[in-house]
Amino acid sequence: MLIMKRKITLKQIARELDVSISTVSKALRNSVEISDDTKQKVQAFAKLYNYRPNNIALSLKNRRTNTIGIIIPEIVHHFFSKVIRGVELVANKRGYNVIVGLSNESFAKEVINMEMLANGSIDGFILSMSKETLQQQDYHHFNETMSQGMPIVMFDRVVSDVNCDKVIVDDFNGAKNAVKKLINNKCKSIALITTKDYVSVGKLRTQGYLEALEESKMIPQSELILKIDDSLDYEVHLEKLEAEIEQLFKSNEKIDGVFAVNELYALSAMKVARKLGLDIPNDIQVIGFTDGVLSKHATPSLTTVSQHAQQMGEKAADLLINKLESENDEEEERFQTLVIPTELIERESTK
Amino acid sequence: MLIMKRKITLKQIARELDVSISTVSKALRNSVEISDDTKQKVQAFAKLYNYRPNNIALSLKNRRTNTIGIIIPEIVHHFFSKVIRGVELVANKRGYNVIVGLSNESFAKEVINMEMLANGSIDGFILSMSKETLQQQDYHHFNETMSQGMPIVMFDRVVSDVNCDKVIVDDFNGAKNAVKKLINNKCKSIALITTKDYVSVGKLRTQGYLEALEESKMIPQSELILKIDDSLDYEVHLEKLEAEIEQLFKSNEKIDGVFAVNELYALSAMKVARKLGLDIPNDIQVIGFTDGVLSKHATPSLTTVSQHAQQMGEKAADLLINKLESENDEEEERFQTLVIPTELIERESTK
DNA sequence: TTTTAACACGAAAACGTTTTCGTTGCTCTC
DNA sequence: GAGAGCAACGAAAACGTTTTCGTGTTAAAA
Repeated sequence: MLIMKRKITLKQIARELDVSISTVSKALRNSVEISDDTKQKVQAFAKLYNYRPNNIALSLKNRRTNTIGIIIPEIVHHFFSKVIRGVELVANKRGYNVIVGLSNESFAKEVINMEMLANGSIDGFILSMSKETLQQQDYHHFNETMSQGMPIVMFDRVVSDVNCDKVIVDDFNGAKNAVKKLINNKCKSIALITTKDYVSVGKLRTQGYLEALEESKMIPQSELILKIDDSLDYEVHLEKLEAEIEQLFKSNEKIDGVFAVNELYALSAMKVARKLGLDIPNDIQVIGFTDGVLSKHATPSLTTVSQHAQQMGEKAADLLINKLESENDEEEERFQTLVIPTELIERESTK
Repeated sequence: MLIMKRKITLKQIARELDVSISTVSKALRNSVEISDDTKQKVQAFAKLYNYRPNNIALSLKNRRTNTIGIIIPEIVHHFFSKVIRGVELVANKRGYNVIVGLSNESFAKEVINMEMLANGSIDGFILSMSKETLQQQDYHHFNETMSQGMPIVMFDRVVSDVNCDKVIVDDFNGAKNAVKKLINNKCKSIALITTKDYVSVGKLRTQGYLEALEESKMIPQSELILKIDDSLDYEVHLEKLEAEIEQLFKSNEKIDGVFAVNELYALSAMKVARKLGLDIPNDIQVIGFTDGVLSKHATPSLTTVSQHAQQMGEKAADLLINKLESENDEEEERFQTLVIPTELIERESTK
């Protein structure tokens, strides 16, 4: 059985060494006010008992916790977990901790989570909005939090109605370049598999698709655009997804290229294509979005648009911490939007 | 430009209403000591200014933060992120926050992270050890933390040298049942693709493999066992991995079954098999470990051993919080090990 | 009228720090 | 030998709570 020794405090050291608390505190911080003798004595004692200042007490005194809160819709997700990794990396490097809240795509949980953390637990937020929040367009919790002096950095799923720092992917150009790649590869009939429009990123990617077609004087055809209702969890409705795609392929046999706004749609498209006896990439070429583990390990491996999720997390964390540590108020008032360029990662699903 | 209204405190309410701080505090908690008049006045004012008690001050006073720390080797990982989800779920339900630290498989970072959090920031740990820690077998940071009265719950990667609560997967029986499944499916020559032995879970799964063979009077053959050195990041050494598997297959053409201790090994095995012209599952059947996104969406989809990661996280969180909130010291001293049963999820890679 | 009890509230300590501002003794200077 | 100056330390406030223990006022009981 181990001996229980509770964490030692300044007060206990002071009592033990028969000096005041102030003296101990100063001695440990190597203050010139304290004689070398006393310093040595105190520091030796502190080391012996492995003294560490209590973070909570420090937070209360300094009115800053050196902790940042990150709120995301889902953590079992390649993109979001990579963002967290980026945040944690620079947060740790700069002396901050990271506290995680999951909204699970629910507006109510997002609000609860933020209120729980905003009462002193953290110094600022990094967050990506839930789908429900995007649909309801209710942003009062963001504005209230900010009006109490707590900075917010939003990433990926952002909205222009909220005035704060943002880190976003260049969804429009990412999509556009992907589709242009298909066009350059001689695709004549390119399908789009996307989400309903309320998800901001889905909308932008759709626009990129359209723009690419237009620039190449190709006429967008509505029957080539499949809009999936992703309010239902597509992980469990795989068959439904595949059925819709199969329908798309069957009623448009000339399709020789597919751009999908996420990995799963792209993989499903490949699966359906194979089922219909189409060869990838010879009969049909496929490009997805998000460089996740699926794209890499699929057969054939999937050409995709990488979002540099980790870099997004890093930038967001730097933005937030810079704001937290900026002296001048001017800096604190100016909001910026960082756009992370995408990168087309070519693999086997395209020529 | 939004108006900045800093968070209001008891002191400010007291001053504004010309009563004492104690009165305000009691009024808000509906104490019988306070007259109905005063209560109403105070509560109305507090509501108007959206008063919320400061968490840090509460933590300092109560000497508990209602926050639990979770330290894992990696977050961009299906298993670990699912565990986090489980932890967050019950933590939130029971009024706790979750603060995440990443060791990145490094001993040093694990220690740093724990020391950073152990100084008052959290009430207890949930963690899975880094590979480096497992290799070095240096567990002093765990024991020191616990000797200071901070409980630890370990999951998945545990070690008997540390005496604490644990939540583990039944790796042995999971592996054994998987291999028995292959045997029942008429496999005569079953290969094992595993890791080096210092990773506890890899070792147990290997033992399960051996046990299953023995029970069926089959003789383990060392040339059918491939031990991968996963100290190098296999995500970037895919070709090396595949080359080793190809070598295994080529020098043992009779192999008609493969059990791999993780998803990636299993997928690589399938890829190599296809390359060699083998049909899955007719020529060769494959079973993996960990029910990740790869298993589900691979073609053919992979039969695999599910670890119920989210459930592990939930159990770990309940275990920890129960300990934190237990009154009697007896409960606090008894350590238990929860074994989560595995489940064989049958898909297309087996008959 | 005096004692008691109930009522409504305030003062202060405590949690563990840091920091400002004294307050002692000294030694040195003239 | 008186004042100045310095070295070394301590008291106390502050961060924002909760809670214990007074304390004063008023109404009821003796």
